[in-house]
Amino acid sequence: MPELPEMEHYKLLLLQKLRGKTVSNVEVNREKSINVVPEVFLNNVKGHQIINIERKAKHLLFYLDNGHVLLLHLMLGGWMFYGKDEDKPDRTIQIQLSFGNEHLYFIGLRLGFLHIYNSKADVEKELAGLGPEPLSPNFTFTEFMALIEKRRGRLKTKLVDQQFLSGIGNCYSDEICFHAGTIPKRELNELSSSENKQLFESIHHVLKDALKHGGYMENPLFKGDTLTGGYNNLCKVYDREGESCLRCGSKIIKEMISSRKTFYCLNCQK
DNA sequence: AGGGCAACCCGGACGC
DNA sequence: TGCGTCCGGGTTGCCC
Repeated sequence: MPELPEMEHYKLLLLQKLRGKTVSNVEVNREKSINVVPEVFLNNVKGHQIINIERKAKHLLFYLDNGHVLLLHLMLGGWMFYGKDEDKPDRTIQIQLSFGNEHLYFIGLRLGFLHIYNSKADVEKELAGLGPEPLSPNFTFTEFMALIEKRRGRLKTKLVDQQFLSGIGNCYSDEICFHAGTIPKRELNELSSSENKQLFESIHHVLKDALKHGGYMENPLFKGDTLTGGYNNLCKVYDREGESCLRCGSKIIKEMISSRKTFYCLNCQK
């Protein structure tokens, strides 16, 4: 569920809250969420300072002052809350990192995880298969075309393929296709050069716009956080089956493409 | 190589 | 209120 804009947004807020802070305590309530025995996890995290946080694709990487790196993937339904115990959400907490009297709660980690790696090199090896970052300055139209030319398949399927492009999921793939005016089930290699150009621009536009509005996650990251989730009611097609297209008024269609819910407007998208 | 699909996982929403 | 049922959905791995 959380995709690139959500994770980037989380990263920016968490950097403000956590950079330079020391983890005073660790609680692991769900051992499947970590990749080592709890004792090892605790020994490597407790008492250590968070020196930086980065995002790669839909992952967040928490760099510790002992060289270890925490790798977070929220997968489906995972989210976080940062705050005091009295403001803790009434939800099952899988993992809790404490920073004095404030805590970072990891919630809804069903398939999601917070893994620990011994070094930056180890975690980079783990993430080596990911495709380019769509918002990186290195990701030029030339590189985009090179990607397209060596791949086949449906637009939707490729957009959510993390080895093709990283960070785009089910919601933003639909929003990008709507913005580009292209039907998600079109074959990638049948798009015209102007459609490719538009697609490239739409990827940037939609992701940046979503980030600017705090992504679509509904839960605030901390008490008084009014920024997170601002994009939730700005989605044009995602999860709007049967509702009117905001551009032309036609009904939004839902269709399964590669066993994924896909939403689009037959009138606005060709 | 791409498409299709099952498995993973379990909180919480929903129904009775 | 309380208990049972079922859904969601990114990712991996397997098969065709």
